[in-house]
Amino acid sequence: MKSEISRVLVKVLKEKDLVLSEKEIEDKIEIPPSSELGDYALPCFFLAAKLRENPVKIANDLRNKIEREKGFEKIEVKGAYLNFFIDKRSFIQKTIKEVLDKKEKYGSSDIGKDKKMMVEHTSINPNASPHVGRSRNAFIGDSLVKVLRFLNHNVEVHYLVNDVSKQIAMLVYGKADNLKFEAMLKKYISVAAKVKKSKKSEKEVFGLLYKFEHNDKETIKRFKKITKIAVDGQTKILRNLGIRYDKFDYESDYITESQKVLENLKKTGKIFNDDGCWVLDLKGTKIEGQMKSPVLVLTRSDGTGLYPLRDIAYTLDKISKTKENIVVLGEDQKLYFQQIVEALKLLKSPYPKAVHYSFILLSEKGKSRKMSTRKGDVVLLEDFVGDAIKKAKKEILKRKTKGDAKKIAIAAVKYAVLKISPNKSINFNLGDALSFEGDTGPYLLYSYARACSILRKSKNKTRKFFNIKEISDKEFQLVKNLSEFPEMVLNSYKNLNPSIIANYSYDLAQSFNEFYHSCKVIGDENENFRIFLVESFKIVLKNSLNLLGIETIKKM
RNA sequence: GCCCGGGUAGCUCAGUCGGAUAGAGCAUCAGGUUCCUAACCUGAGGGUCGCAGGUUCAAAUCCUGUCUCGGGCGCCA
Repeated sequence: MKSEISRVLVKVLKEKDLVLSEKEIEDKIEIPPSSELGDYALPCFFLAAKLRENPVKIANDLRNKIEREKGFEKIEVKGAYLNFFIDKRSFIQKTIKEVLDKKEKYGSSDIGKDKKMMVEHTSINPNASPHVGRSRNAFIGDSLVKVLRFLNHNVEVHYLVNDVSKQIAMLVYGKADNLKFEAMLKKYISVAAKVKKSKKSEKEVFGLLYKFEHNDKETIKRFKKITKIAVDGQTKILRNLGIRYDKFDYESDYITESQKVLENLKKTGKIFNDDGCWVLDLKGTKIEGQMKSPVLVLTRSDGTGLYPLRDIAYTLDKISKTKENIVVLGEDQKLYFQQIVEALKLLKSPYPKAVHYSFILLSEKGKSRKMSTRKGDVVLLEDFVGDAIKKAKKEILKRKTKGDAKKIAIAAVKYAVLKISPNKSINFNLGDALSFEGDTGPYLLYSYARACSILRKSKNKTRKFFNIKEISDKEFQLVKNLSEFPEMVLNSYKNLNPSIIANYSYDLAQSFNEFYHSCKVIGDENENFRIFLVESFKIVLKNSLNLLGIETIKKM
């Protein structure tokens, strides 16, 4: 719609001897704060300098010239604003037709066609049951994958298992091999406490890592066993939430390769040995000024490789398979990731794009604190989802309705995390997070179920064309929201930010609920048109929620 | 100390490339169900957009300084 308006404006401005591109005008067009002012507006201040005229006069001039054009209900001038009221009927016809024609493809596009991509996300330390903080990575990653696929990218989803870590070594040291997944957290906490206190235990832990790296069969077996228990347990919880991966990569598979990486880095001359450690000098890069001394430490003084070295090897491998890579990382890895990027640049390799998100903090009595697996100060994802399911069951029982408690609970959990912009930390408190009213996942599902209910009960089967007699504000607002969806998807893609779609879903559902209350559908003289509108809403909300990894339900 | 993010209503958050009267939810108060699902809707109160300067016709939005919270800054991953 904006482009149509700017086309007209370009034409009219030419008459005033001012040549501007459609893009220039389109960028200036905005949506007025209130629909009473119009549907679109052009502030004319920027034209004042170019035309050396009073902006209010310019606005009036333009209006007089444009009024000859078709497609607008009316055009008004308010101050220096040129306000367009679009022809509602044709706009509604056009929007609804597009939604109903494209259905589950509405909002999609081909911009990713033939583009191969790899997204790595979640990659939780395989040491314990994940806490809700970790879920943010999985939810964001999963949603991004869905957005990319919706835009027709060919995406492969990878999960990196960090099986060569001090964390696992500690569990081996604590003889966790025979434990069940559920018992690992407690064990991890106690070993971590012990290792922190005793230098001797810590040395033994590193000794285990040394053996692992130097191919000690028995040690490797023990590491692998614990890793398997942890990864199986963790991915089971995530699978239960509908999150899946195409491929699991193991850090330990990159030990050999990482030695080659070290050799190649040595050839760059940017590496020096400090007390046994191999260190990459990052002077002269962006890192300078961000660290006390701009370096990246690649090995321990006993020669064993550190994670960055294996990560570089892993990343090079990913890039050799798929050129375009995205990796989802916590905010604590911002600097780290930049270091890796600099190392990759040195090796003349392309590098992935990173999506960073802030932490979920536990909020109690107005104070927030970071979760700590090591200290056991966490809300486990599994427990949280369990609480949400219980709550959903209770609500269903209270209302004596039908509904899938698990789907409602998952919607609540995912939406609560995804609606917040990734760069913002989430202050998490159980009460708010388990709320099912207002700006929540269940509200969205409820709106969807309502729409389904109307469609189920309507006997109107004409469904061929619709005639609009009168258009109410609520109806028009809903159509406007529907028409915004494709733009929102693109926005979310460009910014790699699912919260844009989450917030949009809420706006859309809210519009629908307002419409629902002010406009009767079944039995009304406008039933035919309104059924089309409800059907369109149902399609768009479903498409939108799908991108968040939230499944819709027909009844609740 | 340096670097990167936040700071918007009592609380949790939106706010498009700088635009008109800064918006939601929760909480509080007042209403709405013989009618398609009240997990809903309508209304009210509640704001120095952290603070101070600057740029601009116009600043929550851009610039500078400052306070504050989160993250990071050499052998964790």
